Amino acid sequence: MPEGSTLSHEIAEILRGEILDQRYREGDRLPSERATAARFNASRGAIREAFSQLEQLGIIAVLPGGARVRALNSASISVLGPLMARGVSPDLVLVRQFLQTFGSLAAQNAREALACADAAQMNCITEMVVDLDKENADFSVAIPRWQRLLEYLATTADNLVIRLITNDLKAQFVAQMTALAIQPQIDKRAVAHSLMELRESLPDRNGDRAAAAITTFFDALTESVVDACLPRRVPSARAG
Amino acid sequence: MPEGSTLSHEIAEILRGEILDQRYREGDRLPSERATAARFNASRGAIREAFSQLEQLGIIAVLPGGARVRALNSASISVLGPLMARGVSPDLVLVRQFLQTFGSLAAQNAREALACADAAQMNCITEMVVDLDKENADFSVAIPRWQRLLEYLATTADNLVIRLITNDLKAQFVAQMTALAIQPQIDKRAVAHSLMELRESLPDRNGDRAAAAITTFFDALTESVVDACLPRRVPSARAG
DNA sequence: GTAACCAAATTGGTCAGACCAAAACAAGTG
DNA sequence: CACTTGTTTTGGTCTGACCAATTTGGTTAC
Repeated sequence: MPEGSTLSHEIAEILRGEILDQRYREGDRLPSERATAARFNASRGAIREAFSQLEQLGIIAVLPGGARVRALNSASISVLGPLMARGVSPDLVLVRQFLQTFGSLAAQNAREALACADAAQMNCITEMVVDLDKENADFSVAIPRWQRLLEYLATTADNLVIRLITNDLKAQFVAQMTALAIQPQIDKRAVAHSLMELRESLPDRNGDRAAAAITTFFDALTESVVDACLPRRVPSARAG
Repeated sequence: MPEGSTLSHEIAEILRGEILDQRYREGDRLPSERATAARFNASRGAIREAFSQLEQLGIIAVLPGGARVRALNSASISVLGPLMARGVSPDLVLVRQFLQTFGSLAAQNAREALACADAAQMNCITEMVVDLDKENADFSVAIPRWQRLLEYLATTADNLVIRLITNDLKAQFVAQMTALAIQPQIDKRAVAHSLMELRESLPDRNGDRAAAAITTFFDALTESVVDACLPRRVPSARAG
C-alpha cells in the first residue's frame, strides 16, 4: 500500500524507525507535537496524524502531557515487518519465529478444514495433495502449489481469526522475503514425508495428523529459509 | 486504553461499528470528511484522525477521491473484539475460532519452550505442571494457574511473533469474556489427560507431545466456553 | 449511440493560527 | 523535606484556507 505516499505517513515511518531502533527508552516522552512539527517543517496536523498511526501500531501512547513510547511487547503485529528490516539482513531469529508461527496457524487451518470440509472440498484437497506429491519439483515450482493448497485449506476452514492474523503476517513477511530473492534448498525428503502423512490423513479425516504433517513441512521450510538467509553469500549455490 | 476518551476515538468507534455492521458494502465510498464532520458537529481534523484510525484498522482505505471500505478479510486483528461484540451475545463461531487459534499458538509456545528452555526453566515448568496436576480444582482456581503456566511457556519460548499476536488476541477477547462472567464447566477428564501428557512430555523434552497436550486442553476449554455462552441465560446472577 | 475528451465540482492532504483543559513543572511556603 | 500554588507545556479541538488529484458530468467527435 502507499505506505510513504503522504507526508504524515513518511513522518510516521521515520519516527517508527527511530522508536524501533530503541532511540527512546520505554516510558520516555517523545518530543512534543509542536517540536516534531518544527523538526519536520510540517504542520501540527500532519504530526498528529503520524502520531495517531504510531498509536495504532501500539508503539506509543499519546495522552495529555505527552506521547510516551510503549514496550515492544505491547505493539501490534504490524511492527514485525519494519522490525525485521531493521538491519542490513533480516533478523534470523525473527524469520524463524515468523515461519514457525505461520506454520502453526496453517496446521490449525488444516485441522479445521478436515473437520468441516464437504465432499467436494475433500476431493479438491486430495487432488491438490496428490498433485503435489506426484511432481516433487524444485522450490520455485513447488512453493506456489503449496501456497495454493494452504490457501484452499484456509478457505475451507474459514477461520476468520487465523485469516486476519495471516493477512498481517504475510503483509509483513513476504515484502521482506521477496526483497531478498532467496533460493532456499528445501529438504525434499522431509517434504515428501509430510506429503505422505498429509495424504494418508485425508481418507479418515485425521485432522491432528494433517496438522502434524503441515508442521513438519514448515519445520523443513524454516530451516531451509534460515539457511538461505545466512550471511555467507556465495554465488555457487549448490546443495548436495 | 481510553478507547473512547477523545472525540476522534468516539467517532472512530461509531464509524467502525457502522462499517462492521455492513451498512456500507465493500468498495463503497464513505461520506466525505467534510460531510462526516458536519454530521458529528466536529472539525475536519477530528474526522481525519478518526479516519486514520479506521485506516490502520484495515477496514477502510482513504485516498484522494474518497475513503473506501475494504474487505473484512483485509482488516487487522483489532476488529475481532468489536466484531465479536456486535450482537447481544458474542458470536459463538468467532469465540470458537478464537480459542482454537489461541490454543494453536500456545501449543507452538510449548513446543519451542521445551526446545530452548534451560535447566532452571525446565524445573519451573515441571513444577507448575505437577502443581496443576496435583490439585485438580474447579474452573475459577485452575484457570489462573493455567494462565501462569502458559505465560511462563510463552516467556521461555520468547517468540516475539506469537507474543504480539496473543497480545492483540487477548486484548480483543478477554474484554468480551470477562464482560459475560461465564462459568464454564470444563471437562475434567480431558484436562487431566492433557496434564498427564504434558507431564510425560517434559522429561525427554518431547515438544510435539507437549503441543498436542496443550491442544487437547484448549479443545476442552473451547467446548466448555462455547457451551457456557449458549443462549440459555439465567437471570439469577450468583457468583459463587 | 458510443467513445473519447475536457472543464467544473468534489475530495483528501496540508498548512496556519487560535482556544481550552489537563498534565507537568517550578517556585514558593510550611 | 514535604506540600501547595501558579506558570508553562502539552495534547485535543476548532476555523478557515489553499493545493493537487480524482470524480463527475457535459460536450464533442467518431
